[in-house]
Amino acid sequence: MTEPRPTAEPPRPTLERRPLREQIRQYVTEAVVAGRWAPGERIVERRVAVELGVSQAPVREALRELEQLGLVESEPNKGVRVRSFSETDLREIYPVRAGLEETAARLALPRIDDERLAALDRHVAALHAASTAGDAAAQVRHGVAFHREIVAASGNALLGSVWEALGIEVWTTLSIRVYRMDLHENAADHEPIVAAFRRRDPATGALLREHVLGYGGCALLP
Amino acid sequence: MTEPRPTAEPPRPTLERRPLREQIRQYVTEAVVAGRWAPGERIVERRVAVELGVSQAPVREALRELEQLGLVESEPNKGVRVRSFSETDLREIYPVRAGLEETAARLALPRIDDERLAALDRHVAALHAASTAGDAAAQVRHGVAFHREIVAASGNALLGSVWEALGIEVWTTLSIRVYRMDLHENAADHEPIVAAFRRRDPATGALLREHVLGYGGCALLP
DNA sequence: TTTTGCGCAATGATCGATCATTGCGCAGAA
DNA sequence: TTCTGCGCAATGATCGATCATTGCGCAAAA
Repeated sequence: MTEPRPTAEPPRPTLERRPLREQIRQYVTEAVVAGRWAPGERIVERRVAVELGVSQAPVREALRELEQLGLVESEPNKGVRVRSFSETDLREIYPVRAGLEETAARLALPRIDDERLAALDRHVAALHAASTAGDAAAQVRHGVAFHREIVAASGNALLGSVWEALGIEVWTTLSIRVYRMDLHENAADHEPIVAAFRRRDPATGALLREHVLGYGGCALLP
Repeated sequence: MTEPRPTAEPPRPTLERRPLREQIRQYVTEAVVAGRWAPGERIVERRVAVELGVSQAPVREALRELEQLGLVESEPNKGVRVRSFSETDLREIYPVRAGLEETAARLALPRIDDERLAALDRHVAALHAASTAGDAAAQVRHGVAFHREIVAASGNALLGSVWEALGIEVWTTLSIRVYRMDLHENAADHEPIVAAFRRRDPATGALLREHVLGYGGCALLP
């Protein structure tokens, strides 16, 4: 929500100046999402600390952030464990996303400009390309970018941070792996939304809501 | 979102077993909301730690939680400071709330039961009483409880946690203090919503959305 | 056999100390 | 005078150690 344009990173020489905590968070996330750490499994702070050659403190902070994300759960004095994701858990996210994005669309509708619309077009094109290439990860990435663009277009920073806090990418990836959820990111579904924005259709919000709800509705295979 | 009924706390002997971090968070929150710590003011971890006779670690954790809440902001290696709340910041919350609660109403509509409806009635009554008594704090509290009840009725735990993460009570209190925002919690505004739920009106969601947006629209006094 | 405590090991919570970065003032160069 | 860079003080980030709680096994009592 901070960068004015989602064009490209400023090409600074990447001096690896991220806080430890962030790297640890990424490490744990990867382990959980990839399924290397099973649901229900204890995550012992010190063990992870030793594994990574750091101390307990940053691991703790990383785990707390992941708890906010819902990827792990913890009880006081009893530690953190990998959440076991029920199908219900994975489904619950879609109505919330849908509501947030409907709000985003409503706010964006009167203020979206050509530049932003062009960005949406680019995301759709990238999605199409990834789909043709059969690159599932890229499809997820560009699909999320499309929706993120709309949220950014709302101009409401709080909405942006709440939406980001949902951790869409993580959950989508997880859904695909755990429940073999269908890959629902296809370019064609997104085009009507851009068109609706272009013509300033008051129903754009509802359209986007249904679009997102569709992700949750038909995508789980038993 | 956890307790099955919002009736009363189980009367255990309160052995003060809350984590330090939580108490610290409450302390800092109170200081910021009451305005004892001015916007933009640095919050030095060690200073707070000394003030409270604890060490730096739990203060740090508490501050991170407050950062999530948006009450303070931080930059890496530069520490935490009290956020300066612009009127825009305070307004941004309402569309987000409105969208979330509209979603909650939609989800709750087919599954809300008499018990829950009765609870809503009780909240409205309590709001009325507080209003009559001129107890502003109680009005805020019961008003929030009303909306929380609806969110809980949605049965979507994620929605509940996202809504809670907005920290409505804190922001409402802050708005009133900083911008002398009107106290908008009056019982009459809430009754039509309960009635809409009772008759299972499909427009309940939209009604609730407009109700919440009304909070943000007319409430700021220059 | 079942129940009730005790005691230990594991580990989360907290602490005090150290490392590393940032901001700033001042001396010297331009 | 204005600009540069050094050095120090403040403080966030991280560490290693200690305190306190939890879970569990085992032995003694019922």
